Amino acid sequence: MLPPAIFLMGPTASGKSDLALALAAHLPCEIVSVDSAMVYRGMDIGTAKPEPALCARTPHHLIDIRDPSTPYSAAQFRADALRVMADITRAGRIPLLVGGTGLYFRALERGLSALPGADPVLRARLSAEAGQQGWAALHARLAVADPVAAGRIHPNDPQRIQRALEVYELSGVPLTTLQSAPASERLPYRVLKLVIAPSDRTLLHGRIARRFKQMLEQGLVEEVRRLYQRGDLHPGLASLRAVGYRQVWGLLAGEIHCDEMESRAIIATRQLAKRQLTWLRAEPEARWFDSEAGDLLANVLKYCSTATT
RNA sequence: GGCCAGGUAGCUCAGUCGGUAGAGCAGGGGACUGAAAAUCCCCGUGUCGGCGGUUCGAUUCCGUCCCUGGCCA
Repeated sequence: MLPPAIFLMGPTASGKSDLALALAAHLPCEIVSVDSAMVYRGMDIGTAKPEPALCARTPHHLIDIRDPSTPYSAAQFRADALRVMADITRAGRIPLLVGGTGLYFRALERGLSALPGADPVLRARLSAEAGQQGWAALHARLAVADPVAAGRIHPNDPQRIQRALEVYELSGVPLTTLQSAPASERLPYRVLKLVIAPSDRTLLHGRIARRFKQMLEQGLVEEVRRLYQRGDLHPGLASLRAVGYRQVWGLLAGEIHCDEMESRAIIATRQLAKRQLTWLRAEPEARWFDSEAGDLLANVLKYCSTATT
């Protein structure tokens, strides 16, 4: 029988972290972060990382494992998560995967195809070519190398055009071919999937606005300024494209004013939450809980105990 | 109180030489395989400020009233 694991999924500002800590106080769990921004060191306030004191009490994994200059990936996450989950299971505890990065959850659960990794030099070359010829030309090139991928990828989607060409150039095989082979092993765990979200989107919007103002009070601008002043970081990095960081960076670079930074960051966070909800709705076999309900913890605990035994 | 400029989508505005209107942003839905807090795709009916008048037909022209901003008293 496969060992258990719990997925706690939800949009940003839905209260996942608090609920995870509460669950960990009642169940023999260790928390594994499923969050593409919390992996970066020095990005604490804007990613709403749990307080260090809380992390000390309840082990948290896959937080602060990268410098913001270094990219992370879904494949790296899957490898890291599997390793950490195995350790937790071996210690007789249950991995509690908590986060809002839909791709990471999916990659973890369903596996990924065997594809070549990212190649920064090749990506730079493709970007330069796109600058010269336009992405339409690269999309046309993809249509020759991998017509199926070109049909699936919109001509306006530079990131995916680049990736498909990258895979083809590195492997000599079309992305479509590699993806049609069986993916890596499915997750060797019995997964209990919990989704928490407010029943009313406007409640979430209110929480998002309030939370961003709190982040500013807690010193978000100073936090980003420390990154800005390092001198080796730039806004094209995955880390600094994160919601909030991107907008504060624009403020520090003198591109926008404070009011505009604030409103744009809040808007970007709402849009992130919307995309996260799209992932969550597509998630099969997930049990949904209203994040606004007063007896949320009790409901979730009850569900966990009946489902685990 | 007088003069001027405005009042069109949730917001900012364009436009209709009279045939009931469309952009950006916001918002909603969706996609998603090593950047994913990323990158994209789709979705635009709204008493065109109110009421009258002219007209086959008015958001558009005319009158009047209301509201907002500016200047003058």
